Amino acid sequence: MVANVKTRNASGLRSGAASSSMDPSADAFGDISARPCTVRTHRGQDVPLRFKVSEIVLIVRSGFLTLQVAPPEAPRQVVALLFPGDVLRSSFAPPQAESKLISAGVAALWRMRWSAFEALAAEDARVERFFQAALANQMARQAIHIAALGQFNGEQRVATLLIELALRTGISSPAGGIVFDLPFCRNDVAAYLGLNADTLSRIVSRLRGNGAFSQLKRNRALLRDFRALAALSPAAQSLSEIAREGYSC
Amino acid sequence: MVANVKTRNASGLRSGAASSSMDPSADAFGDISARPCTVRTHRGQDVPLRFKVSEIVLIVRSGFLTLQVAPPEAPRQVVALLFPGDVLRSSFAPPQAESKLISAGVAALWRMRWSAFEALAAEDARVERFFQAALANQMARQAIHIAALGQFNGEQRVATLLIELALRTGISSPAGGIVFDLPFCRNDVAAYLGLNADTLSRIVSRLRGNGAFSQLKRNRALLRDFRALAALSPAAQSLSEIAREGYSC
DNA sequence: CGAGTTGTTGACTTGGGTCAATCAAGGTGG
DNA sequence: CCACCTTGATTGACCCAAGTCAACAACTCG
Repeated sequence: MVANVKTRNASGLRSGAASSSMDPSADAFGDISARPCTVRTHRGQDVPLRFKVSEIVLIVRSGFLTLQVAPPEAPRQVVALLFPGDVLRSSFAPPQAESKLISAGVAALWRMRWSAFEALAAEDARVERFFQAALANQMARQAIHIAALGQFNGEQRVATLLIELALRTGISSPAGGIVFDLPFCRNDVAAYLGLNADTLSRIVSRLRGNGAFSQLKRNRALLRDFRALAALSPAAQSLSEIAREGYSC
Repeated sequence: MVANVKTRNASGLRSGAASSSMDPSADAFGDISARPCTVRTHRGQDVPLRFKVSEIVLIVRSGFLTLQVAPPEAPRQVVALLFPGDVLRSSFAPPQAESKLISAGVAALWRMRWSAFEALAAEDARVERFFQAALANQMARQAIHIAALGQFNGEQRVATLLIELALRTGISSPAGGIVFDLPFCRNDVAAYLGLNADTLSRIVSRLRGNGAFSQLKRNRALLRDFRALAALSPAAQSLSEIAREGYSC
């Protein structure tokens, strides 16, 4: 379980120029990768979900984003975390709900009109495959997220997120344990987990006290014992399985 | 808002033999509708998500189903309610999480191997369009569900579900108000809303006390004042909008 | 009619929300 | 380099919505 953390990252899933030729969507797009328009974003930037009234698809190339909705009279909720390789069709965001796609840090996306993407997918089966595989992966993660929001207590939710991040961005440290990024600020994490920011802070402090994990810097964490944390999250098994599957078609 | 409840149902979205020639997926499938295998289910029946090890797609033709996950050591959560016209690819269900698709009452589905469906979609654009439109609709509803679980209190969640059901299955009653089905049992509703069954019962009683709605029989409800209930749910606007869009491509 | 399921209600407990004070971390500009 | 301000994170005190447990009522079905 722990072993494949390193493997996945060595294979180039992390962001950065050096890895772009090896990422899972590159094969699928092959030589037509010139077609989509590349969008580069910085921390906090709002990526428009419409482009001149037409519906679009976005494909995350690097970085992390959050898809948020803010129903009238209710606090905003982060519906999904988007990682490199994830896709988003603009009509996936509910209407009338102040949906926003927000970049958590520096990120790069591909953008295409949905109609153009449909045509592309129709002529190139690899594009279609990539899109469907990404969707299936995201739907499975979404289901786990729903179960976490509906049934897990605060500690279980936090543990679940930490495991997801460790599996996504973690690198086995030479000193033992897994070092991974915390690309989202406290408020975003709270909005994702359906918790109050204060409560989240308390839970994180408690976990740090237990020695379950330790924060190196503001955006960096060290996980000494993956299994101990996994024991706190009922979804650990599922997440490991999904991470292992990756985006293979 | 209330007006279109009747219109949508008159146009044949409800289940039943008489409406099958008018439902939104019929056009898309046209003359190839003989290909998929029809599965008929009764209340409580578990629809297998694999068919002889191969991945499948299911398309709901009539009736209602719930997609549930039960993470180890946590109560089950209903991830999504499936209505006629909805689709489900088996890989949308997370692995290692006891995912089950359960029929809420009598239902009929189409089942195909995913590989066969891919081929079909590649040769017939209407099939592809239908699938993508259904997915977009479901994703938008899923986002609202997540916001409800993360940010709404019990009353708001219940109001949100009642509105969704009224928009889906409601018929304007000659006596005024909207009559609609409650196709799910209390436990399923509680598992969908992330509430305890006891708490749910209390909330429903309170709403009935307020006169917000009244239960005619076990599986039938009357909604006298749609706007009053809509005022209780922050997602009412979004749901109405999604229902209006329907599955048009 | 009885057994089993499903729903309701009351009494009590608790996890997490709210509010407010405090602390730390970046900027920014002089 | 420091003084200042802003934003984000932490922590404590208090409170309430929802969970838990238990008793019971109301259907359903053999």
